[in-house]
Amino acid sequence: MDPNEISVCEKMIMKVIWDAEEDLDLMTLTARVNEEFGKTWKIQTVATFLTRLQKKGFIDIYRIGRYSHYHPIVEKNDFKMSAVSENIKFFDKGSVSAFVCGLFDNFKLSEEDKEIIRKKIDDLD
Amino acid sequence: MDPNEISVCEKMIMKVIWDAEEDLDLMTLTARVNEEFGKTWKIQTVATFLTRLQKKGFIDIYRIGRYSHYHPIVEKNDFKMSAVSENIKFFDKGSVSAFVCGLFDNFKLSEEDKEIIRKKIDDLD
DNA sequence: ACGATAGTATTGCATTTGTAGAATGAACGT
DNA sequence: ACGTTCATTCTACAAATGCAATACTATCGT
Repeated sequence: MDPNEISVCEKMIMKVIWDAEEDLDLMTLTARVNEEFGKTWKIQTVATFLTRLQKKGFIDIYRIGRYSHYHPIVEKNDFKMSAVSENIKFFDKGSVSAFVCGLFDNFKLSEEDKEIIRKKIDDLD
Repeated sequence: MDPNEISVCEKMIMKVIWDAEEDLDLMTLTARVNEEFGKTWKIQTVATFLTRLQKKGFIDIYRIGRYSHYHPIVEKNDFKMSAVSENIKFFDKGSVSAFVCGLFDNFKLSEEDKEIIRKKIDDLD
């Protein structure tokens, strides 16, 4: 599953679908996307993206009564890991530690963050 | 500088430009892109991408004798950080530690990697 | 059962992207 | 100085993307 198969707009739709507690209907979904990404998309615009996402195999569309619902097929974490792993390859020749250290040079970590990460490393395996 | 302004192909070109020791000419650049990304692009194809990258402000094109050379304006690290920071927002609500811990759950770290990262955290500030 | 209504899917269109042939322009040999 | 050659830019075109009006379909009230 190649993260490049999905377009910028489609990705925003996916985010809302992934982060929802349950499968949403079109109206709710449109409202949330517009809210979260500061868009003013019409319902039909979002419907177009949803149809395309279905064609690309990212979501399933099913109907309950008069409403359609949109269910993710691709898992958020799988998608994330494909995307990040591509970034690590692209920016740091595939070295996770180089990538992570690079982050630390650019994003200020709080003491709390540091502790969380230290602990995480110790607890691995 | 929005990492979404650049297309997939254009990004490959940028990688080769960024990773080169010096500004390359078109032929060399084409060869390296095709090599690194397993493409079979014609020289004119790459030239199109370069023109677009120039229009978008990612590179500068200058001439020495009969050859054009392509120089990055956007820095690799700036671009990387914009991209990664977008990912962190998108996938982990902006929490660097959550993002990093997520990586550790999915990519196996060698003992060496762990040590490098531990040291890095201790040396911050 | 039937028309009105509400919600979804289809079609349409401008722009961007992916790809390269044709046209242009500059340097080398003579 | 001049034509030839070779690198670059321009033009072209199909496919994908961003956006929405229109068409379609299913439910609700009567």
